[in-house]
Amino acid sequence: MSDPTRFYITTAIDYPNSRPHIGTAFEKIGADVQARFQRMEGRAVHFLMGNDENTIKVSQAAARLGLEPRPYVNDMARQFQEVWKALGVSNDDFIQTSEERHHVGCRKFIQAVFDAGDIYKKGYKGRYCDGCEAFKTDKEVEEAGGRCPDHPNLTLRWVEEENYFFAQSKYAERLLAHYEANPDFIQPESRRNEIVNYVKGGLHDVSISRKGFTWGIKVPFDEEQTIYVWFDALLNYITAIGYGTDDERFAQLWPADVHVIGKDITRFHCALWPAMLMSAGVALPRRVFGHGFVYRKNEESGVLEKMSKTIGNIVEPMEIIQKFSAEAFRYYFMSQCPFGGDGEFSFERFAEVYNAAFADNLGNLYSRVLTMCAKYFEGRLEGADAIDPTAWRAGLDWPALVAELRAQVGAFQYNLALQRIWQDVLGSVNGYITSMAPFKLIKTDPDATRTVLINLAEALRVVAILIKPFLPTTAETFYRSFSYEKAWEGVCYEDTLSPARTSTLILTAELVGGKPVPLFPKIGA
RNA sequence: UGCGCCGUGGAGCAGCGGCUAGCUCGCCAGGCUCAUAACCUGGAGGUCGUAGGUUCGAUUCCUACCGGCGCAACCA
Repeated sequence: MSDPTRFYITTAIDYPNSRPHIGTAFEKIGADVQARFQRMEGRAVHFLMGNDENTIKVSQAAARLGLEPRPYVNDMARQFQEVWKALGVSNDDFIQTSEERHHVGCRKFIQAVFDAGDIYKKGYKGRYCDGCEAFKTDKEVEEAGGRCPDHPNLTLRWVEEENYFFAQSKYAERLLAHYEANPDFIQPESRRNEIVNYVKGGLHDVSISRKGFTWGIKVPFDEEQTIYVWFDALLNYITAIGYGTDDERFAQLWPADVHVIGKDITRFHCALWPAMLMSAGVALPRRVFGHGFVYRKNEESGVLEKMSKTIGNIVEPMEIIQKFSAEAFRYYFMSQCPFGGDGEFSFERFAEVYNAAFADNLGNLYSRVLTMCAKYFEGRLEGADAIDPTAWRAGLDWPALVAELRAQVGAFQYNLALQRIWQDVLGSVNGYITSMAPFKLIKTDPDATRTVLINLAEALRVVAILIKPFLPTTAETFYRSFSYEKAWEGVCYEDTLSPARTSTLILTAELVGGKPVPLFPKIGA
């Protein structure tokens, strides 16, 4: 049993045959918010990401560039990580499935399943598509006019070979029992129903090896075969943390608290993966969260489209980061797309959201508070510990609100949490400024004005903490603008329940001409 | 075909048995001037896809239908 204060979170590993797009990034950011939040809640988080490299497509992509697979995948891994870093993703590890630790763990695992009697050899013949890396049924081929429906430009090969199969079918009953006993295993709820029905319909055994490939992991009990994609890919979650190479570390971190994955691959994670683990006698992950997809809104027709190379509507994260900012990218997707459901993207909508929530609201609030502190009190708020700076949130049931936010963030309901922070918290602060009118009050009552500004500084501190998992950079900028005593690294949601007590609060932000430089300049005219 | 999801003011979403159906953008009218022409208040705009049913009462539960979408073993 792993330590309850630990939190192990993973994302799907990506095929490095093309660069990541905003949909891939959506998943990583969603996982990152959870990782950051769990760290704030005091857990020792281990956050894993990686690339899925043991596939024929990768060696083909490398060959097109005249490269050997190894330098190709290493370069792609570097590029992927560059993007993740630019987005502020705080993963602790990045596994490439071509790494030694993965190969060793994989071979150990497949051997364990073999020893459990769940792997057998079976002859297979059929038409094989190199694009799909899969056999096609006669029906599929017939309907597509003798070609692969997904790759009509490739010629199907007639393949007759013996492959190894995993006896997934044996585990249907146990899987159903597991879903029953662990209602939270598959999230969100709608995906759960899908999987339960699927497994109830009966499971097939799956082919887990291929003959004649050199790039990939060799089957330990038959060196002529290599392990085939899924059986290999899923194992990254355990090989990365020491399965087969570091038993002590593995025992500490496993089972994973949550696998964050796309809705298209929930089946592999909710049926095949647990069946594999049951066979090998390894504990099951606690939760699988299948997030939705991001669709691209066609700016001319208004129609939502799946992003694809053929349509040519792919948006790369770097494009948005360079044009706007990584923080805006994170905010847009986390606030506009329910993580469990689907979302949409268009540049038009992006600019709209950015201007309203970032420039006009969050950024402007920061500017007006700092400017008044500098202008009226030269950045020194004395006697800050003598008052109770909670007037700014007088209308809110604060403990209840914080409790709700914690629950929402923990449940991946990011859009709801952000909506609430903007509506209730930022709304209250702006309303407080209007009703107290410190810019008028300063003319008659400096002491009362100071109290208002101490309240506002406290409000900014609270906002900084609440947005920390979502907008780490902005949050830190907010927090470091005043001399709050507690170290930024250690702040948590609970710290918003009671005001920070500092005798003299000092404005530490850099000002230009008495004002902060706008954090988020408005987009457009 | 099977399974699943969705259909709420012009756009994007929340609400999921019961106070005058909320929020963001846009629009209109005021207020304010500390602030990134930002902020605050008020207003116009909805038979909550259609037709039945359950109920004292349904946007919220059930059934059918219409429309959109997704998954169905390897497209994040």
